[in-house]
Amino acid sequence: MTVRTRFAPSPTGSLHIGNVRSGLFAYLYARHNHGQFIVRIDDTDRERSTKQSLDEILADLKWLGMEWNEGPPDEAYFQSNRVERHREAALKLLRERKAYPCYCSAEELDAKRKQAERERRRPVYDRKCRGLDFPSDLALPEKSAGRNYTIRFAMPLDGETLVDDLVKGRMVFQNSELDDFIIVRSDGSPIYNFASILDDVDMRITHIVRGDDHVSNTPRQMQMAYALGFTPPAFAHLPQVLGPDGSPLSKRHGATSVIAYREKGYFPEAMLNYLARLGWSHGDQEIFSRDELIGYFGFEACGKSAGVFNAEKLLWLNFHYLKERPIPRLAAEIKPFIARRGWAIPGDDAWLEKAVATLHERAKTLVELVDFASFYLKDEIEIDSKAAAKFLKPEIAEPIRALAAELESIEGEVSEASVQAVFESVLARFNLKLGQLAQPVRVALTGGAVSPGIYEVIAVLGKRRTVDRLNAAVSRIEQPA
RNA sequence: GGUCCCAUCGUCUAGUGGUUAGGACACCGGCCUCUCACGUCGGGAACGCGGGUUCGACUCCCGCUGGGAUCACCA
Repeated sequence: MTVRTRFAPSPTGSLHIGNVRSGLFAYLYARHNHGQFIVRIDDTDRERSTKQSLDEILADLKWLGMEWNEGPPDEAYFQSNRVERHREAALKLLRERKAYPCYCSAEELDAKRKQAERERRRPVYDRKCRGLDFPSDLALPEKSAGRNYTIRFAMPLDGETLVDDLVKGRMVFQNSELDDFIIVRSDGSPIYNFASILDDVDMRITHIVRGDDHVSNTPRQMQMAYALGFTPPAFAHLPQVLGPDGSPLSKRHGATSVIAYREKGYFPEAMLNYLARLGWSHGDQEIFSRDELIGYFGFEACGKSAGVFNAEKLLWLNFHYLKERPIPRLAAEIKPFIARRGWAIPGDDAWLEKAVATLHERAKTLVELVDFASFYLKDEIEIDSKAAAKFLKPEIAEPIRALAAELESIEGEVSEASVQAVFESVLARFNLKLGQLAQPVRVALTGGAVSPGIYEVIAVLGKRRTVDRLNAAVSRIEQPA
């Protein structure tokens, strides 16, 4: 049997780190077994579902390379288009008396629930309407037709439901603990729990991979599958992803969506690698390509306990992939990030590559790379006042002037070697150590006390811009603003 | 509260009855050095507690404690 897994996001917001990890594991499991990965859009909540978040989620999945075999834009994979099928299945259950109408009002149920809580009893439905007789041709609810009742699933009253979870192992639930939950609302719309398992069996999903916040739904869904005459799929419930404080990851923990990291200049390789290692391992290996992930993945190597999202490790991984990136590729990838700042690139591709080459072991993300490259890209550099106070002192004005003059006299464009020669000459003339001249020059050229090697910086900046900035620094020293 | 799940360094984890309990991120220190990084070398850091089982428990069993999930006409 071919493995078929699915990822079923709700388009009600950005794709979340914890969510997408479940999707990733489903994807990896399918690919590992040469099976199929299906994306289904669970958009039954019409109020909160938006086209925008749908597009964003799909873009995130594509960015991560989690390509799907079946799914959007095919309309059949939108849950909202399957309402008739859900209602048909509910009607079948009703006809077979495996489901029944419930006439209790929402207010009544609410009151009972509150009272149960007050009395510290289990807040479950008391099955008040279960014994009621109802006509064998009873129709499904429909408010406009005045059929203002809900349909409840008639859960087996005894026996137990076994869940042999691929991650958690065997879990046993007493059916008596399961309640007769609603499957069709009084407005006629199906409830998620019902629609979801129906869609899964209809789509011939073999393994449901999802977060373990769904475990308690599992025995109910299995019972529904049985009632409908299906064999339920296998289940793999992955532990939750937590924030640094140990509570479930949420917006208040800062960046928790895929798109946030995409915009911060992270690579999909890093995100994939990080997500996979959160709750799954393969010995001591830390770095995995997508193919390795697919080759090694299995639920037996998944942990059972919740994991804390560690943004620093993600950053480190991103740094790793950034260092590995070929320079031309990095240079191409950084362009949109530069454009987003509204900056022009003062040179051709070869020049950009030279600039990027000096930075690629310092920046951890593409956004950081642009930050670091700002003094290459813009001429209006801002001189850090502390750095200026420390290094741009009167006694260094003369050596800088000399350096500028010697650079100016070089025929054609400067190179790292020619710059070094000039430095050595000036150093000897003024009896200075390299650090004594390099730091002031660094401040003059970059605005700060930290940058790539000073010869590299000058070689990238070029003779004209270097000399101009050196002269500007000399003026600044001699006539402080 | 009922039900279910979980428990190795701060974090992600390896471990499957006998190990100096390993790796990675982070942290600290040395080296390299024109600054900062990179790199490199080194360091500190964990088996929640209590009972069993066993010649021997991080590993198996029980209890406790502590965390978490879930109990909607949400998904």
